[in-house]
Amino acid sequence: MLRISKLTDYGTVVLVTMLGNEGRLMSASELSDITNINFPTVSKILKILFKADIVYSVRGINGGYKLIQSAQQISIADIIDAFEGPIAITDCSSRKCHCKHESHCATGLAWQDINVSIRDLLNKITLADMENNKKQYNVPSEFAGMPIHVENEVN
Amino acid sequence: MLRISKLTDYGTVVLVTMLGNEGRLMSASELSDITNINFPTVSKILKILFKADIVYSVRGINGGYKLIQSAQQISIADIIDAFEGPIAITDCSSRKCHCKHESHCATGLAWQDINVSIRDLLNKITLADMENNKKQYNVPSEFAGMPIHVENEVN
DNA sequence: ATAATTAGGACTAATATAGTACTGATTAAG
DNA sequence: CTTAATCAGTACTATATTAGTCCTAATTAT
Repeated sequence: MLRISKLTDYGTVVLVTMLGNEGRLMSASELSDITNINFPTVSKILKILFKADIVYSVRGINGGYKLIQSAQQISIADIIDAFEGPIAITDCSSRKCHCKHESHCATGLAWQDINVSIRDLLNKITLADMENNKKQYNVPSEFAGMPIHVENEVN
Repeated sequence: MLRISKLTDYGTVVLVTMLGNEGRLMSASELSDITNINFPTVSKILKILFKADIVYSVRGINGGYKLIQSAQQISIADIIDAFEGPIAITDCSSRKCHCKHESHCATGLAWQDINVSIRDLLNKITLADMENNKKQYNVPSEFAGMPIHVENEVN
């Protein structure tokens, strides 16, 4: 279904939460409490974001994570890259493809163009855009702290 | 990696091949020979395209498949729909989502917007565009009939 | 020293995808 | 009216991917 993984989805939730607490160092357990994504998963997400240079970390007691400054303008494409590797909708649409029969692929080059278009689109959308979108819809506060994107009953 | 499945990829290869033989009824085995995608898989692909009303079929000896007229302008979004269901990059970005906590998703609505944008993009690209792209790159004829998109050595 | 925290990696379980196989229906041709 | 080629539909198996968990080591404030 042309979908991103749950981890990426959760990742944006965590990042938007951090953006909403700009400047504060937040621990994995605090972020787990706020988002109701279970702790080990939040922890895994933050490690991935750390390796991708989207957040930095402070160890030890009172440690935690914080967005690095530039990450506040980070694009959705960057986030997807962090969780799922470079966006490439088919094997042959990645720039690094060395498929033996690349020159003969009936559709591979077309997919590459499509891939570039989608990437351009996702590059233009920032984390801040996501946060604005959220606020725009006036989330009822009584739902704060409930599971996110978890209990989808359809498909 | 925001990717489509191999079946969808193969599906476009099969469809572009049929478009290149416009008007002819082509059997699954013939299409398998031309594309070098193995027979059971081509057969599966054609059944899916049949159910999606993209091709029609004639049974019996000398039977086969053919694009239905309107399918020549079919969009990439339609093809992805046929193979992978409606495009929805997260569970909550599908219109039919009944997630209990939808109203509270921090990012769900933003994803919906992104989803719509990607869908608009894919709706504008037709099978004919894919075929044109292919011709533009002047595929060497000595590669005709070799495996497609199969032997990717990276990733 | 201790307790809370992140870093990294390994492992298991669950899910999705790809590929295969089988049975039945249809049709042209001998 | 029998045969062989073909599509229709479904079920199954194998593989790959993803999600989730857990453990050990390193770091740091108190």
